[in-house]
Amino acid sequence: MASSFARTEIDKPGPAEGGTAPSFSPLYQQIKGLLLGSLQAAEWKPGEMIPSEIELAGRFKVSQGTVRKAIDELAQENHLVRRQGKGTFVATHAEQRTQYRFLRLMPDDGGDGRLQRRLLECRRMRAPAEIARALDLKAGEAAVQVRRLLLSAGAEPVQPVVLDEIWLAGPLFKGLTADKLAGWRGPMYGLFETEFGVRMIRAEEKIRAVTASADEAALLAVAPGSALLLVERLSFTYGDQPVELRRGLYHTGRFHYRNALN
Amino acid sequence: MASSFARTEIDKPGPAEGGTAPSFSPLYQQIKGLLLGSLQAAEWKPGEMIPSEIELAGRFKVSQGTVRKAIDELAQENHLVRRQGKGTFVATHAEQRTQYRFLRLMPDDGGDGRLQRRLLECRRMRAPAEIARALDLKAGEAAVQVRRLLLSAGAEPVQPVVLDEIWLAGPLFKGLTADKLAGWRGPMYGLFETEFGVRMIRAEEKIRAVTASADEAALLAVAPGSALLLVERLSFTYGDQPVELRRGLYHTGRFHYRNALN
DNA sequence: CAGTGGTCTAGACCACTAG
DNA sequence: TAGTGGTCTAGACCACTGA
Repeated sequence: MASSFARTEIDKPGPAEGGTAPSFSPLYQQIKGLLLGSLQAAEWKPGEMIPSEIELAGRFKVSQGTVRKAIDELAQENHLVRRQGKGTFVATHAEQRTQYRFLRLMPDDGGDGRLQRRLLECRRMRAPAEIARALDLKAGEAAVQVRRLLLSAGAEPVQPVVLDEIWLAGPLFKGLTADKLAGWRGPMYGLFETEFGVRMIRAEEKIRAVTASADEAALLAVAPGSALLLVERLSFTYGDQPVELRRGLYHTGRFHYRNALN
Repeated sequence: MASSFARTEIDKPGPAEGGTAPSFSPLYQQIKGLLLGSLQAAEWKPGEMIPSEIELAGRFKVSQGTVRKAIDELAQENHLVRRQGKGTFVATHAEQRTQYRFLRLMPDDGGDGRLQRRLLECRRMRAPAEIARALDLKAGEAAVQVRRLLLSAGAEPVQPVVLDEIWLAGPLFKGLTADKLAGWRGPMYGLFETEFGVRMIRAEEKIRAVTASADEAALLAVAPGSALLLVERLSFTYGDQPVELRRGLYHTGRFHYRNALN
């Protein structure tokens, strides 16, 4: 089948109407878009296997190589996970070795850096203006506030490391209670996935240095006025929809925030 | 040409000798290794065009698609830059729009965030033990210490934002002087490339929060005891050889460190 | 063993750049 | 118009998994 023919089978936009619009989208990008649509529509759920490359190629009337390139990019972007000999699976936060998908905190020594959680608070309220703006909520809509501590659980004396204040878009997290949170084993993002059908896709962090207030110092067992890392994370689900705003205060005495630049 | 035949043309290791060694390396990975070797040996210099895919395919006796996959990965890792219709080029820090390749500092408002430099010091000395360890220097080898300020050059009043202390592996940077540094326009990594043939490939950063000492506070025009971001960056050239250790103190009053998580 | 993803090939055609 | 990278195909074979 000629490629130009195959393209007309799927191509949506047609020729450019004016201006400097791109007016050209490779087939594999269109396939990628369709697959993303199926993921967003939860046609295949996190952890499930998607159809084989050959079947998808037949479904879309393209060659296996084209489907392959689309899947390659989706795997690169952590939407899918390829497993040779088994199949391609929807990525999930639930069955993951790394407890904290987005947490870049590492112990200064080479320790394992495991952390234990202590839930401080979980309540539902009208979203404050600033939170509503960040999470694209309408005026008066609800938000869920979670506050918690992460404590080092290595060999050393257990001590607080992170004080998190988490804001979740209320409409998506109906029925989230302190009990549900406290009873959940595994990553919090796993709970969001399986209980609320909200999968975190990507996040942006803004990092600043601040001094600890009296309250914060007490919770983190440091002196008031100590320097802390303030990590503000905005997490997005499909369609670049912001669903979580997290403000973490990191005590970087025995830990540091690690980042790789390429 | 059968793939199994083509492979024997290049394959180095041969069958496994024992243990659980991988004992299999795809052709395109081997090609990638060869290309990386040529880059490290400066067979093609930063900014130059490398041979076309077709020519490389002929040289290595593989198909264009195989070369393509190797180049794809090298482009992804920022070793090469593809330009449709023109060719594939060795990546360079010299001719770059982004002045600071690895600097993640962004203005809180949407400003342009341009920074101006003020060189404080540049001297050559025996590497302190800690620096020697980080840069893999032998005892007694030299290091170059550079100290400088970065100041916001936007609309606001010009004010210090970053205090950098940079340590460079002495043997690689013979002849680096304050004059050369001060007279250079463009990214510092561009100078390293063109004058010393050292190209930074990747870096690792460790971020902590600290309080400003009296000296640091004076230079950054903040109150002593203010919270600052301490960003410790270790940069590597080819072969994972560490060549630069940089300690930056960031004043995050009007700026923040931005990070994207995928 | 069948089914999956992973590699490789050979060739066609398209999009972009520059002389 | 020639040369480059970018897309797409069709088919072969390899490596891995699990029944």
